[in-house]
Amino acid sequence: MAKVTIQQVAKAAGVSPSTVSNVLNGRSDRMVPATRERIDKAIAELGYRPNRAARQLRNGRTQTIGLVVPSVGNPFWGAFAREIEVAAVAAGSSVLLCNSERNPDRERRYVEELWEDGVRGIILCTSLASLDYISHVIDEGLQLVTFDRPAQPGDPESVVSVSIDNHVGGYLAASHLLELGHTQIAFVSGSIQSVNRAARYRGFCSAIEEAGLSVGDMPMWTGFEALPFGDVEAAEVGRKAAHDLFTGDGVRPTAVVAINDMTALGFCRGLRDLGLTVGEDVSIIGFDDIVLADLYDPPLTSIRQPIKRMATLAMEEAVSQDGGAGSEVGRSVLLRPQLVVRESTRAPKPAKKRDAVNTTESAR
Amino acid sequence: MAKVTIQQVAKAAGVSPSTVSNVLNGRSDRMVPATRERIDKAIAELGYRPNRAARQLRNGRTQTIGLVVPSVGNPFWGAFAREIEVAAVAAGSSVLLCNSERNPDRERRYVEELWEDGVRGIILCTSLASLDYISHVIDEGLQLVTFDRPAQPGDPESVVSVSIDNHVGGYLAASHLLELGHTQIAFVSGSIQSVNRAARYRGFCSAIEEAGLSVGDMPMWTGFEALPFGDVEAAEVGRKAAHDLFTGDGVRPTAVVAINDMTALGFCRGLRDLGLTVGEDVSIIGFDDIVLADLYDPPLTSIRQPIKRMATLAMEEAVSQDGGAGSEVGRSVLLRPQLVVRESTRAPKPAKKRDAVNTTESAR
DNA sequence: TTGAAAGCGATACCAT
DNA sequence: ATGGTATCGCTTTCAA
Repeated sequence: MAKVTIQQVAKAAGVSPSTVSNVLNGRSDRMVPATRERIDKAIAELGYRPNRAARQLRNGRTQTIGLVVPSVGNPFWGAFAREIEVAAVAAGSSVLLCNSERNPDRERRYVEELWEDGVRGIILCTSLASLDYISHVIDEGLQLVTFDRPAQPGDPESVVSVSIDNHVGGYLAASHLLELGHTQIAFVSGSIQSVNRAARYRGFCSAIEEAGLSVGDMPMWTGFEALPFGDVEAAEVGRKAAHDLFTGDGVRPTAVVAINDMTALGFCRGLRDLGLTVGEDVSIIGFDDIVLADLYDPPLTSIRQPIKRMATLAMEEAVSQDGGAGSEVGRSVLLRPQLVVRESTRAPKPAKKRDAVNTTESAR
Repeated sequence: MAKVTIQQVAKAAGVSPSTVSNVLNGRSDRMVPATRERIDKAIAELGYRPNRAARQLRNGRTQTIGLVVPSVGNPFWGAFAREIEVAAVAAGSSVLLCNSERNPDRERRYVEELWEDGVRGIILCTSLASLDYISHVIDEGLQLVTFDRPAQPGDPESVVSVSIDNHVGGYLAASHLLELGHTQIAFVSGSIQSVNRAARYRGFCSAIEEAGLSVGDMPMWTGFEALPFGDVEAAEVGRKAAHDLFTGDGVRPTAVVAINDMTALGFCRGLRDLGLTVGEDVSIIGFDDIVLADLYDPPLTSIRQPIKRMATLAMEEAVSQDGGAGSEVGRSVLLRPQLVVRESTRAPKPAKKRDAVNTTESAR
């Protein structure tokens, strides 16, 4: 099974390489059917597959797309990466995997390298508000799709974004807790520098204030503000937050909105260290609805992102040639997140009755 | 920043492209230092980066390596993929991501396509005992590294494998439970068709029999034997196993060894559905020691795989040119797994005292 | 020690 | 409607 070239196919079909190339690239409209058939037959018989490197050298670009995520080690990004790859296969392309660890410098280097290596489109999961640091590459023609970062004013025209409406997500989360009767609700995040996180926080605030409460009264925890941190540490962030909030002097929240499920799970772990019971003593809601949310004990209430849908959309845009111009969805797709209620969120318990309640629980 | 070619570098340095190419490929030994310096300077000043496509077209191969995992959506594979990518960056290569979903046919297609697209080495995480289905590609020169699948008799010479010693792992898991005093230990797996899973099971059996017990007496659950299934469903497998084992007629185990952490977590979830308490009523130990194991409630005892180490080794072999011949480790690297004891495993409780024990628990 | 030139495989322009 | 051919950027004999 030595490699077959277009020349051999041409010879076998009794035509020139140019003609074979034409059918390969879908330019067989005004072609004598017989010729086309001979070529198709030759291709099939010889098991011909065009050489990617040669194509790329000639055309300048590949079918490969780049995927830059904070870290596939984080279950959410892992799940997303998987869906992206599935979508890629369907679209006939391959996926080059890159972990930025949320380091802007690495992000930039990845994007530049991918571009120089001939990648057509890149799906970038970034926390950065401005795309200036890679605008030169975008200007040169890179098809950039940002995920989990809605289009921002000032973004280059050609950039497309796919994301959930994080404001709605934050709002849903807070509202759910409010409806359960909580009035001391903490917002926990490692940092809210990123566009999406800030949006979640704003949505959270909207709900709080709409309920007639003051955000200023809520215990908030956004440690490590200054530190850049990867996504695997998300759980650590949550754990630390739990310790800080429940051993410090401030008001103790009866419920918390965590910036994502890993942080929420870490928070649960922290609560446990302190002898507190999730759901029982403190309600928790996360974001993403990773597989583990449903597996956890108690199962975690979360704001679900429609990952598969988002991956499909992102892929479509990444392989599109027209800078999203022909897309039905427009430059910025904002999908609606969904509240998934499980057992980590309940009505706040009447004070001073923990033991009694606990007994009831055990007997369940 | 238009693209710079080797020609321009040559002109700038006042030499021929051949000479530049020579320094690029480390053949500057017997070169007049001055020439070398001029070239280095030109490269730096022009910001020259060799064109991958051209190189590949000429050489036939890329720096890219292929990574074929069951599914990066599974936290274990996600974590592994991340470490692989980190190692790849260090080695100057890129990673093409492929999800096989444990489908042999997809595996084969991926490997063939990667090879045809010029990939040099592939890190393949397969459950298949025989490599026959891709031996033609290996014969053509593919540098194959199998992960989580030790070398098998009959494997082509050039194949290298990196894996933990699963037999030891299974043995450690069972021994731990035995030492705690358990005598009814179930082995739970979706299928033990794969090489590594079978090894874990055999290790498990060794420990059981060494303890003077009979494996035949142990409740075993290996449902879905016939069904091919991906790795995301692992949790479902565990959950179903819990239901089957604790609602069926057979003996109820007091402890279980799950084939991996996801299955273990699913099992925990299933136990919870039935009103049973992990650690308390049933001890559970998993494999892999994913991040979530420590986060879970109760934290899951597990057999840890030294992922980072393994990724580094796998990468080294994947980019090596000599079919592992020059490697210090040899064809098959078998690392030692490590038992990480947490709270999901305890001594079996004396029968008929669940309520009392529970109360104690709540007060902790 | 360095250079000239052929060629890897596919494409697209320009002919016919 | 099809074919000839230069070209993409790099590497590697072979000569000098």
